[in-house]
Amino acid sequence: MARSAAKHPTDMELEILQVLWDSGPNSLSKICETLRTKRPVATTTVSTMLKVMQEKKLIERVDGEAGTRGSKWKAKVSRKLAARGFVSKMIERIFDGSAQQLVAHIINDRELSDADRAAIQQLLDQTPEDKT
Amino acid sequence: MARSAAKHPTDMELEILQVLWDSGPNSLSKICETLRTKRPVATTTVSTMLKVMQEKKLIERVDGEAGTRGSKWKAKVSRKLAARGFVSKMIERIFDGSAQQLVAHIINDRELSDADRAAIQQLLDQTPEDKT
DNA sequence: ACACTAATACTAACGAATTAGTATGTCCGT
DNA sequence: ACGGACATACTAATTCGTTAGTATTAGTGT
Repeated sequence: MARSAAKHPTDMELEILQVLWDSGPNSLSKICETLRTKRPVATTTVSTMLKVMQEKKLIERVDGEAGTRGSKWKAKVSRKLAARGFVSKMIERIFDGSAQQLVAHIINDRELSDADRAAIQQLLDQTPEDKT
Repeated sequence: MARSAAKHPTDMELEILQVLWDSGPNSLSKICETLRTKRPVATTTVSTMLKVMQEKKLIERVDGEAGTRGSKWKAKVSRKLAARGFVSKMIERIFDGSAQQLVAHIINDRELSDADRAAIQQLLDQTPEDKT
């Protein structure tokens, strides 16, 4: 049976998505290689994940010209979209629905470099009036 | 056998923790009642969760004076601590380890009220030089 | 064409999370 | 002291996520 419609990517799925987000469409072996810079994982494991993720429509297969080795795998969900889901859930589940509380937490709890703070400052300035 | 040491609270666990964070120590029935404002759930289910969470040291039991009905359950992990774990994971898994990117996402993607933005601004101002 | 290697399908196993039924114990009011 | 309601223990089923072995297929280089 086909997997249920996407909720949130799981951990392993995120690891793979991150590879694709960072380096664009990638072959199985490349993905494995990248993942292995973090931890050991069997190629078949990754392959299985790719199939599952394909069913969940998180990624899609991109076949090269006829007569080419294997396929590449391409993220179908953007980093932005995934982020949105996660952030929403976190805000809902931990910060009582307040995005501001989440930002406050990050600013207070994390060690932000001056550069980070400056970058955030700039974003705040840039962001114009609310575009309802 | 005792459950393994805490990683991250699961979804259901977070729902329960949120009740405790919001309203302080609570009895089983109160917790159920609160959860049921969101979705239906059997009392025994919640009870089981409480036991599991107790094993995981996410909550603790607080017995009233001798001769009192039931116990209360109290969060042992602070909202702040849980938040820290989640935020770290999210930053790592989605934002390539950059907290700044996460904040940027929130500012760009979420509709923040002017009040929210002002609050963030103030936090930025408050936060003094970095305390290496 | 043939051996080789890489990619993928198929299958299975295992643990964790979630859910809840049934059983038991205990305090409460009468 | 007794019946009932509630809290909890015990148990079990189900599902999902993760992992990987084995088998098969399909280009690759010689």
